[in-house]
Amino acid sequence: MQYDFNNIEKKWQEYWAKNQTFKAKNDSEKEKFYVLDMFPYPSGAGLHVGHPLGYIASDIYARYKRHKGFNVLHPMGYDSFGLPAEQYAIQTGQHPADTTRVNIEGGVDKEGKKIEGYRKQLDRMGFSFDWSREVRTSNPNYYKWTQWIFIQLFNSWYNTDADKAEDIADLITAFEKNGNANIKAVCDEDTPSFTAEDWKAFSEKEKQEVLLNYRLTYLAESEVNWCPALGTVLANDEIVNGVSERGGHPVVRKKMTQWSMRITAYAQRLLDGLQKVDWPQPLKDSQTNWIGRSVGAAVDFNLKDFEDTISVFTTRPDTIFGVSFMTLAPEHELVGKITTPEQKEAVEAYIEATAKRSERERMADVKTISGVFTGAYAEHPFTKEPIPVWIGDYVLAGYGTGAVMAVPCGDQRDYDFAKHFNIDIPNIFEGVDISEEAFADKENTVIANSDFLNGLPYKEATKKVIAELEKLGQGEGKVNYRLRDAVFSRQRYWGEPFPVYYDADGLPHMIEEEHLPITLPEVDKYLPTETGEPPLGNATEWAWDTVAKKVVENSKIDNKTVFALDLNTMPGWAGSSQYFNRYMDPKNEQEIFSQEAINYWQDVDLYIGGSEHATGHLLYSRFWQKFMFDKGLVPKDEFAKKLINQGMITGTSAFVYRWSQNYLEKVIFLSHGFISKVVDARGFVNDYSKPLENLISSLTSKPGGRVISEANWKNFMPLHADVSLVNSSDELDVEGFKNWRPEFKDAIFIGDNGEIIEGDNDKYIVGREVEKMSKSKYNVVNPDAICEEFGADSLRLYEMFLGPLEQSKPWNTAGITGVHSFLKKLWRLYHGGADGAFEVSDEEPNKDSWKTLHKTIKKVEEDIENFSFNTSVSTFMIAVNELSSQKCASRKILEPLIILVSPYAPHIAEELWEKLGHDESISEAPFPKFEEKYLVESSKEYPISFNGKMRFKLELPLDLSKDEIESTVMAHEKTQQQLQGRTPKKVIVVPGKIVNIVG
RNA sequence: GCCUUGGUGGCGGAAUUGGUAGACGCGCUGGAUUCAAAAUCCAGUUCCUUUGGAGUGUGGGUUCGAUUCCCACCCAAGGUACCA
Repeated sequence: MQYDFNNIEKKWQEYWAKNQTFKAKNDSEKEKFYVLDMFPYPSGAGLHVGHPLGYIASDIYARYKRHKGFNVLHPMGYDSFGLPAEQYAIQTGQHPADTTRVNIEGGVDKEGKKIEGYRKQLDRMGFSFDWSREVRTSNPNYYKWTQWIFIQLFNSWYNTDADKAEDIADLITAFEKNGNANIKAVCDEDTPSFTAEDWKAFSEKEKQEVLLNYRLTYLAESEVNWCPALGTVLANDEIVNGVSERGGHPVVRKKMTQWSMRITAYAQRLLDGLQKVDWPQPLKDSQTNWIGRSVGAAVDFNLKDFEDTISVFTTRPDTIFGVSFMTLAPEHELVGKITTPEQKEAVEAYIEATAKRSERERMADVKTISGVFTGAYAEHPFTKEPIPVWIGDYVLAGYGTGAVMAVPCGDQRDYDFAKHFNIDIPNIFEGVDISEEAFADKENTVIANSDFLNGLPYKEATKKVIAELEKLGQGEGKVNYRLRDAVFSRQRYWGEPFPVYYDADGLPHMIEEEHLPITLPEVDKYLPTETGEPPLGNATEWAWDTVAKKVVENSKIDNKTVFALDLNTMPGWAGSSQYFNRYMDPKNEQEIFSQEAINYWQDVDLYIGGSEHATGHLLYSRFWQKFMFDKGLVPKDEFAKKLINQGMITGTSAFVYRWSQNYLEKVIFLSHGFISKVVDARGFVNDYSKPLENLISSLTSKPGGRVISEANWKNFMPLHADVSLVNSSDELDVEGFKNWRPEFKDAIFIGDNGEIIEGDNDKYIVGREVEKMSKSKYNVVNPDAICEEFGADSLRLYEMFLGPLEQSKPWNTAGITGVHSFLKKLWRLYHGGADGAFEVSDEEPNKDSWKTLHKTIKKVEEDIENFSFNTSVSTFMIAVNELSSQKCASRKILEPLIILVSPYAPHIAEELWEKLGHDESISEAPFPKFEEKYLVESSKEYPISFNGKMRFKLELPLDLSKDEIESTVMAHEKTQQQLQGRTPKKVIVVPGKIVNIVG
């Protein structure tokens, strides 16, 4: 009987769906295990083979855990709000909700394009997802809870004394009693101080404004990159050289009132929490760097002739007597004010030049030193000496205060700046030469020339100077974080609407929880309005009636009982910041999730996803989780115990090379190999129309006289060829290519030896290059096609077999035949009967078969625990090869073997399991138990090395002593042959391992 | 610049604690089977000047022994904030 994978896979996928095999219960005698994938954004392009890599790995792990007796939660859903759907809506006028549904469920879009749909594609790969728990972030019954969390954040403040988020009502009570003098909270810098009496005297508007300084989500003016032409705000990396990446429109910095999330309140806890999660170190490093904690002091420098002060943050307050200038970021707010008339022109020119440079550019360029003196002077807090104030683009406005106290003797950048501009470099270090470079070694610092700090090391000097600064009222010790509050408003249509309306004073009010969700209004176009308002400004029914408690027409707005709703929507990361908890109880309409559900599942045990989410999704999710923990909603303040980053699968593009300097009427493609020969031979190309044969010969030989150029790769333009037209030997299907690109219908193809390709006998070999998998590079490989041709089990095995999960690796469809023929061999192992009929015996297996089985159990179990899935596929191949040659057909071997294979290739496993006589799914069959006794050996084939190089092998009993081994080896003829009469200096014997003879 | 990851045959990769470098698979070569092809099976396949020798990005070091540990460097990919 043949291995009929198409029918087998269909049969079991239907079986799993019908029997709800993978539906997880929220209570069980078994221990729980939660395996989570980062859910996909359902794009119209569908899945390619790179997408399921992580899903296959997590599925193997989830299935393995079921075999190990766990109650496994393995859900899947869609992160279905997002920009591509909105762009598509703008272009085609289709509602993003419709296109999104088609992308998930399949169907035909307005253009008549058939879309398979993510769900079908995923189902085809045999994943053990519990689809009854599916969530879609763009469904109102899901985003109801995203809005709900937003309201909870609005109604909370961060109490630094308690080090947790608390109810805003408690803060109001405290204000009524004592004002805000004794409140320790994370709040805006410019929060005024007031007494209880002040508070009581405030108007409602004033009170609300004060409270916004404390709320965990708050309205603030933030600067954004505004692109008037696109009517939208752009991210830093959407801007290239000061203009938008799309369309090249000018971008201006604009202040906008937007919602912000006070993530900075959690900076320290986000940092500390990294200690207790098992996440990849590079990912932890990037979060640590993103949070950017540094300890030092805030120092205020008074300005000469101005009331203002320049605030700086420094990690080296101990070096304050070494300050010889200050540098402000060119964007610093004081620059315009303090620049003297003489310097004005130079400063303005410099600012203009800086504005054209991106932050990345300013950061990466350490060689160019630039800056301009403002003409102004600050005053040293202790010596009262004047300090010149410069501007320089090595200081970034976005970090700290945007100003630096420059200590050239202790900081290399300040040193280089001072040298370049001939600024004084006072030495304040004892016994250190600073004539060549700055001295930045904190540990070996002894301060000198510094008044009251003389003779002190770094730590004591820092302590002392902070105390002195505090006395002067010009500074204090401070911990600074790079982390900024996160802007939470987007001027887009396809996102969660805010449950917020604005009163006549422009103050925000939350809609009561019981009226959620506030669903997205219909609009007739998805672009910003003509007045520059976000797309929701196009809605005619987008006002909140506080009496009727519903969304009503805009015309009813009276600012008494009917108010305007927020026109912004939430960002992409809103919906993904708590979905892992919602999966635990996804249909609950009363609560975000029940306490029973969250207390049972607790947290994610294994999370698999891409490293590109290191500082976005994964940081915001941790923030929301900590907030929910403070509110007593979740039992764990970190949502995922272990995290694995899967690498990218890159595509192997295929190229044909068009000769750009031929003057024949026909297009000529030369093979990669032939061009190499021509270039290596330094062949010449001439420009005369000749019969084709002459033309080819002129490529390789120098034609007398009329030479125009030496052959060069630049003469041959590479064009992508669709990878589906190339076989496993890199041979192009020439006819297929001509049909695919009709403009090349008459093209001539020249093979590796300069032959013109005609018919099937000659081969055009394409060039290969590894690139990101993308439609435009024609290197996308569709998993459906692979499933069709080789089956889902082959696809699953092959994706794992490609290499280590975490590394990026190129896809090459040709190699899949290896794992496919492995599955066929596996099938034959169970079908040794006449005409390939199913047949297993009840005979006792021989010793070798037991050994093969148990070493396989051991290795596969270790591999899965270490997420080394590629090596277990090899192990299966070795096992099947060995069992085949042992002619093993014993049930005692073949039954446990198929359980081992089952997490990787579940369809074939179910089929064989059924044939073995089981009427229940294999999915919960207990994982075979490894027994050491089958691997015990009595002898070992020792490698015999000479000076560390293995020269021959010798089979010896394992119970020989060291001396016995040595004498046996030394007496061996091959040893004498190697030594050629020499006497060895030394013989190293490691019993059970190796023998090494030195000399 | 800085941080992170990586560099092993023609290709993907293996070598889990310092102990046989190249497992397993692809590709390639030869053979069997076949009218032929597909499929399947068997043998070979790191390189070289082959009774031997060299070899895991480069150059050093530690060691009886290094892909593995240490130092310096080169290259590639990803990230990034001159962090004061």
